[in-house]
Amino acid sequence: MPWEKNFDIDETLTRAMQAFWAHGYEATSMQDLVKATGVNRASIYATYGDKRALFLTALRKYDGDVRRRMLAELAETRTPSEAIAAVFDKFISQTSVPQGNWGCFLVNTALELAAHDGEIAELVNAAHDEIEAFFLAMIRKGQQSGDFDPDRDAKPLAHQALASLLGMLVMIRSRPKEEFLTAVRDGFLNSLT
Amino acid sequence: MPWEKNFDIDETLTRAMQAFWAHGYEATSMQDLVKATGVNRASIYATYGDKRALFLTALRKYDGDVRRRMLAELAETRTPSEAIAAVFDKFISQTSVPQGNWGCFLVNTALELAAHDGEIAELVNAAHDEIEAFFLAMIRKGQQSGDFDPDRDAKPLAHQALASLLGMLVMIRSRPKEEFLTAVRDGFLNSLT
DNA sequence: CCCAGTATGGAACGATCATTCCGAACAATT
DNA sequence: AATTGTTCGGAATGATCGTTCCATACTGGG
Repeated sequence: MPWEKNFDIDETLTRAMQAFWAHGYEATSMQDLVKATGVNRASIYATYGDKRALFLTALRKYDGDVRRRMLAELAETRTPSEAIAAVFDKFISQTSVPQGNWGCFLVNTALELAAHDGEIAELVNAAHDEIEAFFLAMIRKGQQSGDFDPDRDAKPLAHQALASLLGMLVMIRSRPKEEFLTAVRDGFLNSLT
Repeated sequence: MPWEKNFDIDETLTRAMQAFWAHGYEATSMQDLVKATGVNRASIYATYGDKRALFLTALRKYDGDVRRRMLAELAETRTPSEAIAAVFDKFISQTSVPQGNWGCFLVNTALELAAHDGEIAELVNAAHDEIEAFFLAMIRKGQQSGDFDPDRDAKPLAHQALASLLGMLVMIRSRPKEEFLTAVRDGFLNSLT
């Protein structure tokens, strides 16, 4: 009957996501979100619910739009070695962008909230499982094609791949220097051959 | 001239440290700290300064008492292989203690604050450098003694050791299951031989 | 053109935040 | 026993927190 929202629901969610991504849940106030999105308080509440609901929606959007899309894309268009390197590089390339060096939203959230919030822990763990499954698939593919040493057990290598990625994402937030980050990436890739 | 504080300054700092360690900076209120330490607000301010100063003091205490002590102890009393494994195990063994599974205070802080606080980033980075130096020393020692493959370049291995540890510490906060954590530890140790 | 009905902007809510202030409690020195 | 200097408990501060309410602005259907 009357009138649509005069802001873009998805674009606003993206901006809220970026605010949470950069500063975390506790350090991002509703006032910050109003400023970051340009949308009024009441409209945010009416559209997304309370702060925690908005955060969860933003986290799910990241999981779906950023993480899932990245893996799907890389699984198709690259060789195994390139695909694995590209996962690391997606985050390393953030480093050169002054306003976008926030690491991984899921990892930031894992440390801030997962220990005390079961629902968030589930989401984070499911994402980590899929990332590890991606690494496992790529490692096996590379072993079959002869790019990687086929005598190694792929499963523990996939575990290590995930741990190396998560470790690099910790470093990104405290010391976003390319040399440190690429060293982690190359260190793991070399261990595959 | 008259009268000493009737609470133990260091023990109180320990309790504040544990509160920050478990819940992070933003999620720990001064009220929480009063409850956790049993010391009055005014006394906390008079003794340690404001919240940020208390946090920094607690973080420095962790760095000195927990991290530094652990590395010094392990460097003396173990073989290289055992020493490296023991660093991982120190954190893995937290998992079975219901009230102590907080991961590493420095890593938790790295993700919450280091990206927006240079002073904290410096402290975190210095600690990471010393951990990596420990791994490097242990790897070289093990290569000389024949425990590890001496043909590998020790430096990137030390990088990977640190990344693996940090990655495991991310997992500890979202999925503190021993099987996942030991897999990371063993995965790295196997890559040394 | 008017009414129905939702979105908007901004004020207002109570709760909690970090921080400060103040009088009472206290031990050591005179 | 009186004085001194510090600590302690708790109330009080102003700011900010998340959340809600309400009058106003506005558009689509009658």
